[in-house]
Amino acid sequence: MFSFDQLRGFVAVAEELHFGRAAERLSMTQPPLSRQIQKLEREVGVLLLERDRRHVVLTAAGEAFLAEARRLLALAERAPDLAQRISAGSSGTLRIGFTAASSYGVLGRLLNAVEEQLPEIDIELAEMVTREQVAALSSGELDLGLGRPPFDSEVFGSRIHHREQLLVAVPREHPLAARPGPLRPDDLIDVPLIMHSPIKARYFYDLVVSLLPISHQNVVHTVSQVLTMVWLVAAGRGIAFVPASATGLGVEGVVYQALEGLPENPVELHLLWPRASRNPVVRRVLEIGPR
Amino acid sequence: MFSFDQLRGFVAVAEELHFGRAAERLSMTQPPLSRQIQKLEREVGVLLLERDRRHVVLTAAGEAFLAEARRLLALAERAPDLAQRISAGSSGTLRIGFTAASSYGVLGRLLNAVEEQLPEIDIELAEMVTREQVAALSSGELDLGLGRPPFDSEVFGSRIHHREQLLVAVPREHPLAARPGPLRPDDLIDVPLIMHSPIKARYFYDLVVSLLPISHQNVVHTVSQVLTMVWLVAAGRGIAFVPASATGLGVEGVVYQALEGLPENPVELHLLWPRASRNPVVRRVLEIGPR
DNA sequence: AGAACATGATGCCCTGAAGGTATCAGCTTA
DNA sequence: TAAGCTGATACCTTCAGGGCATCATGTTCT
Repeated sequence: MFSFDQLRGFVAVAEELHFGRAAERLSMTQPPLSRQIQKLEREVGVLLLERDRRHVVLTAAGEAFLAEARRLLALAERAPDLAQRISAGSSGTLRIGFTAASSYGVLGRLLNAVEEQLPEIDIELAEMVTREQVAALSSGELDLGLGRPPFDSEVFGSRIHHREQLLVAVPREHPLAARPGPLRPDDLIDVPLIMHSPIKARYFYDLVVSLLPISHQNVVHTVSQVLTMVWLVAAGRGIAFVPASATGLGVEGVVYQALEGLPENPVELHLLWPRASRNPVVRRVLEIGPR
Repeated sequence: MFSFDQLRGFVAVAEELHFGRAAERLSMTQPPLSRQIQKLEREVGVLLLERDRRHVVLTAAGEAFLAEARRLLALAERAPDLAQRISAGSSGTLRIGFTAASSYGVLGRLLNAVEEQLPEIDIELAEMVTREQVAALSSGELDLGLGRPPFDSEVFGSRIHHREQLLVAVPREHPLAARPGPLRPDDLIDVPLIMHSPIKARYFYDLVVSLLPISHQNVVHTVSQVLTMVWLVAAGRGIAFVPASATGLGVEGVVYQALEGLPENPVELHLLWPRASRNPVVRRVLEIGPR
């Protein structure tokens, strides 16, 4: 049977594609690393790395084994932690990622529900955008995420956790800020616009574009985080479309106006988790199903 | 970090709840097993087994760690098997490019053969013209292509996968459409012709020019895809030479006529693959050699 | 009560796995 | 053609881990 050291060696070489650098990263010299890999290949019974005298490249089998090796190492690293927590009297840990906007109200509701139903569970929190959450959920660094589409629904289970209105953030000095009642889409023609990044904030970008007629020549900034948007609005740079929870960000000098002719609560926030999750706490949290 | 041997030792003791028997099961003596467990507990940082001088019992942390240990060992045991299967080509992913015309029947036969012989293989499909296939095969984005010459036979291995007739596509209203039996090349003199692009559809261009006397002043369109050709024929723009599989495209208003004096099945479709392919699945598929 | 037994821990020895240094071998580049 | 990379080998050294003998302590039987 191979050893964890061999796996670590293999992962390092597979990532560096260079024995010397990989050895350095592992704080060892190159020759024993070469032998480690040879031995691993003998144990596994398969050529994992193709080395011509100049380059190193993964074989197809190596590719597959690399994924297994990473899983093994990740599992091995977390196992002691798990045991320690249980020993310390907790019945588990839940690591939750959340988007900045969801931290106002929505996240609190989730935490209260968990706290109440499962008081012995430890909760760790990390603020990150959906894209980072997806990566962290895949690698096992997170158990649960609060984010927005898109994500791969084959890999992640999800449930709509919150719906909210889409509002227009307007600088307090702007004429539109004083207007009573909901604004009409026409009112926004020729107004400078702070828009979402179609790459980093694809959900909002797609949502806004599908709901409203956007003139792209009015876009003065392209931004990926709601908070940044609201700051730019406060600075008078333009108006922006934001979820209702942005009102909780507490930025001065911004007025939030409703819009006419939109669906009721078009902005969705999803609770998402890796379907392959091994953390029993995840299942329990989904069972108690906050709201 | 703990070792697999330590995990195996722990699992054995946890199952036997007796160091002596566990040691026996592991074909070793009891003292080193005791030390193994002690060391494991130091690494994990938690007491896993409660031993009073007479009995051994799992702690809560031990219970949880046991589950992790079992998972780790199971994963570790099947990882080499996985790698071996991929290396042997009986598992893995095959990315196949195919021309639009080949999607009718021919591609299906290939897929069925692979499916039947190598059920564990995932297949990804992408429709593209031969030229794109060649590029994708070179860059490693594809493993296998279904296309037509020309391609560099130094770089690509190939095998004729299908031969078919060359037919004439005629608009339904055209006098030639009503003619019974095969047409003679003379019949086509002075008929408007939709011809293949000598650059993008060089295979067909060369084939047709080599088999039939073409009057280039009759050419009304130059096209690179069979489907486009058939549409233009349906629109009454002229006649076109197409492979028999074009009859499966299901375009209305087109009649397909055979031609006299042609070789039996002059249109060839090749299965092609990069000779330097490192994907073992390719070798396997070529070995089972559909048809 | 005391002897025999059961069972996990400890002390000591020895083998072999694995790391280090020096060097080789084959390809690339100037 | 020489210099430089880079992975593989040879050889030495260390120490982790297994075996044997024994201890310590709790149980059971007479």
